[in-house]
Amino acid sequence: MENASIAKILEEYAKYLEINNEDFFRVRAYNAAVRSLLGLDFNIAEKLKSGEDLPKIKGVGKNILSHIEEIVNFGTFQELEDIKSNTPEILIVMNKIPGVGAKKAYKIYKELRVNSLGELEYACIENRLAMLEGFGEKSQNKILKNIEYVKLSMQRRLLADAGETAEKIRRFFESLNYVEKFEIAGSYRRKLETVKDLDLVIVGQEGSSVLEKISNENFFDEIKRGGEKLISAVLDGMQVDLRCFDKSEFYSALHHFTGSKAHHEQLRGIAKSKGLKINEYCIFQGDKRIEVNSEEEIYKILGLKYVPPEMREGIFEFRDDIDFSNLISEKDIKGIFHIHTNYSDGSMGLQDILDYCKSKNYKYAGISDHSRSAFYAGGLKDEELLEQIEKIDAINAENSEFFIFKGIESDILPDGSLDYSDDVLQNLDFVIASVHSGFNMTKPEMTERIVRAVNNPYTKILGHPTGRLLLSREGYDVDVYEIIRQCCRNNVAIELNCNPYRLDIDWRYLQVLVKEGGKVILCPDAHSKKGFEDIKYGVFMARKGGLPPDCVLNTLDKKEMTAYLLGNF
DNA sequence: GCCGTTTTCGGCCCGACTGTTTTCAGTCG
Repeated sequence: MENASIAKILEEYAKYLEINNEDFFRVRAYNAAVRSLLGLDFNIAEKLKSGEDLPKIKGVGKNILSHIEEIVNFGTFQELEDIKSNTPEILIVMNKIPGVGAKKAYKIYKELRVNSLGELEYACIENRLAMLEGFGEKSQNKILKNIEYVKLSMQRRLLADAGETAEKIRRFFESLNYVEKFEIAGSYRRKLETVKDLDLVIVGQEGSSVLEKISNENFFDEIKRGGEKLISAVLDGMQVDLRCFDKSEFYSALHHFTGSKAHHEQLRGIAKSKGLKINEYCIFQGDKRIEVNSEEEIYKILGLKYVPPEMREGIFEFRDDIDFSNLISEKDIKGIFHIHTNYSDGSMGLQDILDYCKSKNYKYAGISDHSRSAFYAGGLKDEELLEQIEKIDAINAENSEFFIFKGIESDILPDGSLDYSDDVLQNLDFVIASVHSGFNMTKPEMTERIVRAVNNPYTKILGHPTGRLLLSREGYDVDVYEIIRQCCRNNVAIELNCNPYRLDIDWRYLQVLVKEGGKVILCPDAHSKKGFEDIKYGVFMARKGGLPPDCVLNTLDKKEMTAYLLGNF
């Protein structure tokens, strides 16, 4: 069982504790343990089963550990099952309505005896909610409206989609002469793979009531009410929170609203232990206000290394074995692998790809169309692949300063074999092995299937290792730790697929891979010219996982990459 | 529920906004 699966179950328990109005610190203890589990670089279930001593895990004491043991053995634990069977589902559902927390949900349930959102809606229409103590007409209207949001699901969206709205906002704010400074903070700035809302930190020109002016600009689709320092607006169906600060407060505010909550909780604890207090305005030492002129300064004052926004998730950033100053960046990428051409379902020809890559100053490309089992994607038959190989050889012969590696994205067949005979495969420089069908296998079966493919001497890269599609499909059930170990053992690089829907392997696993001495390759899985641009999302994720350039395969130059593919690097 | 070089008990991060209430609890980020 994966640590993330255990974490998910503990997180669910925390949610149930919260909705049952249990001690706030108890809830927090569970959430802290969840973060701790996500940051581990060993598999707890395996350690427990092997009988080895489990190292001390921060935030996991006697109680939570016994829950974990139960989860590992039975997939759940008794207290969770008990609380679930004693907690009406509607409480959890109501808690999703903005403005309805644990206490209100409980009160509504107890007094109005509603069992579904529909019944709550009806109770609002009948004016019964407004009659409850602590509620009034305004609360009722707000809840009625927010039920709609829950129904339409003010859902999270992909980082790339949020980016379009964010850039629209950026362009608009740049055009406002009464806005002196602004930045988009929140999970968007942290480059989380999905984003719920956008948080803006704004400094207006002196004397201007900037939020009021913005409200009058007619830019947002809707302005919800707000105060002098905060207004909430809606654009493209996304909630946008705008917060206004004095110039001297900008970096404290930017830092604060970049989050994450988990990062700040830990940071404030550290501040407190040093006799400091940190909030969104500045840092205090007793009553003395310490001016802050950059985010770097904040960490310096706290005696910490600077943590880039991507890493502020409360998971890896307080470890001392990660060098935040040496994270991968886009300029380190020397070449691009996993490109589809018009031989299968891509839109570009070989020459287009060559021209594009040269214009971006890449030194090499790796072509890998779909394999013959992928009928739906026009997978290449043996003779088509051999023809493509010949064409690439001809192009390479004419180009001295750029090189195309010949490859294929081979389906991993249900028995773990690749899609072509060795006679065909031996003509290639590399194989990306990927699962594209037959997702409904048991975990041991799927793991064995992939392990077999990884052990095939022709496999050089494992494509999108879990097959997840963000916001629409969970990955297939597979032992990711075992897969990582096997890849490392066989010198197979693990793809971090940069398509915004995939971003697979999940960045939370990257430290495991680093510790095992493995390599990641950032691949856009490009089917068109635009697809190449997705590389940036992969770089964001790699940074979130704390990856240095030397763990990323496509930072190698052409000569090194050739040696690697030949097994000589 | 976890933690500890002042502590094995008593802490545990901080502030804005809202709505309902006459001084504050609940929610959110």
